[in-house]
Amino acid sequence: MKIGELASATATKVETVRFYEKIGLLPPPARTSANYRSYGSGHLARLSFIRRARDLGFTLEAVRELLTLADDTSQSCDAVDGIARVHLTEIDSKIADLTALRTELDRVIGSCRHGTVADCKIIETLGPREAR
Amino acid sequence: MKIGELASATATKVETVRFYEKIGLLPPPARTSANYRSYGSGHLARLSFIRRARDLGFTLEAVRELLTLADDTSQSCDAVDGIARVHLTEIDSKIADLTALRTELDRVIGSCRHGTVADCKIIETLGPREAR
DNA sequence: TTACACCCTGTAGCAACTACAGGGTCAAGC
DNA sequence: GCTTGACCCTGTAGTTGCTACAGGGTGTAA
Repeated sequence: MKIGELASATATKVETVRFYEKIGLLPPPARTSANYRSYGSGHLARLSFIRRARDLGFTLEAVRELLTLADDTSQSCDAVDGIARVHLTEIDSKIADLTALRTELDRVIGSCRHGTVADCKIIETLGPREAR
Repeated sequence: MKIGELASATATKVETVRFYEKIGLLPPPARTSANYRSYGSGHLARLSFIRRARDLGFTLEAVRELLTLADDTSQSCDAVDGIARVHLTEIDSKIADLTALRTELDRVIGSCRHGTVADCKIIETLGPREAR
């Protein structure tokens, strides 16, 4: 299978596939006589794994670790579980941060009286603390 | 006031202050005879504004727009309000995305039976769709 | 044969900083 | 008066995770 086929089978851009190869996430495939990359089902499985992990928000470094762990099937699953749990707490704190930020932004917007910028409460809120 | 003082007064790194100057967000200050940057209260106010807007998650491009709007005090406040509202909806969709992702990751983690990687449901979940 | 879709390599760009490298300046202490 | 150390300067390269060229080669169908 050519790179374009692999890419569309995994909803990935061709450039991204080559990028994953360059950084060592995807092993270099065989080449045709025309120097085209030629992928097998192993590549498809591995790229699917990468994409799915990325969709779940894992960083490329985490994906790299997960792949290493996945390759050693006799190992305990706990390391995998650990990476996922760390990631979960990161997501939780991002959600908390965004939620707090949303509340404050909402408050700022709520102060808008639609006058001129001179009286704009939004601009004022953004100004230095001592000006309030 | 020297760059280090301005930086610590606004909880910004010195490099970031110079970066804001380079991209035109912060006007170039006067220089001392030793070529040190010398800031006034106007710079402090402007940098405070930038930091606060950044803390609220506005992009530098949005900050640039807000600053332009803030400089023309006779203008209507509605443009400012508009930028803030667009940003709010972006935050809302980020929160929604992260929440959905959290749910799924939690489900994936919940499937862990702490056996070997060979039986790891997390790894399995990350694999290609047809393997499930 | 010529048009077109696809493939190749290599490099530069995006956000928003951050981190050097390799210098200069200034105040305090000996 | 000299050294030490904290600060300042410029300029460039690195970070993450791609994306977008530029400038070529290949394969196939009309």
